[in-house]
Amino acid sequence: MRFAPSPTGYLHIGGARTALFNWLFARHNKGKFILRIEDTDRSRSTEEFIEAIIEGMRWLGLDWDEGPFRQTERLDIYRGYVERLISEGKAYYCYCSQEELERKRKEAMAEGRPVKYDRRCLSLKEPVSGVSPVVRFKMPQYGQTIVDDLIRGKVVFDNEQLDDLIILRSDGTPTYNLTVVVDDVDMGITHVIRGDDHLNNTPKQIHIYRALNYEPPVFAHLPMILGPDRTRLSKRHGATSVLAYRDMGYLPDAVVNYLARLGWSHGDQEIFTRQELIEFFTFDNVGKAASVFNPEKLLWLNGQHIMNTPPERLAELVIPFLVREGIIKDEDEVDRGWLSRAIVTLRERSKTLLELARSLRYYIVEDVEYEEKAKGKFLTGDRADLLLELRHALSGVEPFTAQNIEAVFRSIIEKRGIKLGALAQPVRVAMTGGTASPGIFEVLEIVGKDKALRRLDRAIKVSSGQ
RNA sequence: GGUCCCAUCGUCUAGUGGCCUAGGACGUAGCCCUCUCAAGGCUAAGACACGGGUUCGAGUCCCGUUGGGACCGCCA
Repeated sequence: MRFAPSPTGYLHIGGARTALFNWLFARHNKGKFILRIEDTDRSRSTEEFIEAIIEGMRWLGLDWDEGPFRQTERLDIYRGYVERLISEGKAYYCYCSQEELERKRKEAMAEGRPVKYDRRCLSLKEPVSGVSPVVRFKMPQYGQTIVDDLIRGKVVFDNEQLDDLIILRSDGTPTYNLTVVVDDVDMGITHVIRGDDHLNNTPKQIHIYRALNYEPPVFAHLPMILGPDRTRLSKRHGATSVLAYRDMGYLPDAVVNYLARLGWSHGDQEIFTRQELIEFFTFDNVGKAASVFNPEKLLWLNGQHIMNTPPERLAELVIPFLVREGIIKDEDEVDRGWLSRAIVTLRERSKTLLELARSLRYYIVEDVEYEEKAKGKFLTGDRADLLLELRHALSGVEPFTAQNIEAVFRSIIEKRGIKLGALAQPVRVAMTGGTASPGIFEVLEIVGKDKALRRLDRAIKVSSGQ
């Protein structure tokens, strides 16, 4: 198996899904997974995109066994094959100009005829001087070609439709349809798994395999992933690169899980570990219809994976976000054990690592910022006395644990005959600045006694209007 | 326009001729739990594109229609 992206863009959701299915199939069958960069389009391929694709693969955890190979390092190999095809009469030089070809193409489309090269250069005996030719592959013109696809079954094409495609450009570089065949042969690829936008190319490639005296591999064409408007997924539909999801605080396991479920299923199961995906993945359960990318479901799944991730691990993962958000200055500023305990309270309330980091702010910084609405509602003059009583009671609590803190709260509300909410909400504002947080007793414990008392003092001042 | 592919709730999907009064999940709404927010639990609304066949029986097989998509490059 191989994943063979062209570095003319970042690793986007669609490419990642193709890579994932190749990887899952390879791992499930204990086969080899090869990464190959198809960079023969020199005008559009860049080093930056190559790096980004590799980084994206690494982040997703799609490790490869061989490569990354680059086609631009193999140009001599392709040229050898082209020469062989020409000498065997299976390919020929073509001197037609691009302008003329373009004109004929438009004409054919306008008149509703199939677009096809007219083979005018096929019978040429002498080279045309002053023109550097391309090389065309001679396609059979009668009979049928059957693509036996793992997902679609047998797909039949009439050879009459097949166009003599260009395999070598006038600048001497090979084109995709040749390189893909040569490399897949050369690298011993047994299964070609790719997007179904390649299905129409497949019969042509099959003939190139045959011309080279090789047996074509097994094909599996995956359905496309569409945006919410049911057109092909693009930048307009959100993140362009999978790395954007990393930066938004998504877990690679969640993205992998989501992508796997786009077009594949295992009964009613929604949440999978990587191991489960490898174990369960087969093409029997891959669907044929295109699917729409649903960011809400990905977000939910990310939340589920966060809940299933050990707090110690989350602590490591969230630290870069804490730094990025300016909550801490460097990664050693915060105690990992304490951070893990803080994360336990926030784990089921965070759908992304970014959200988790932002919620951790009020545990870490010295002073919280009050939300205007929350302050107006809960830090009012009539609460000052209540908060003061709590402050004094709390100062004697030792150890400062949620359990002991709760006992203090219970005794105060019982004495005063008030509901817990009447006390908890103002304290919540004092501790977090807002009205939504984990349970107030745990919040106090995590904040710690000294800081909690300081925050209460400040809240009391604000309440009493000082 | 030509060729090819596809078609179950808004979305992802289960379904491989009788287990389907079409199941699950996201999202939406309501209720429960509750110190707030989540998480969790329960409930609700919500789909077999249409028309013909085949069959005792069709979401499932066949044909057509409609709709969507891909490709038709000296891009991959």
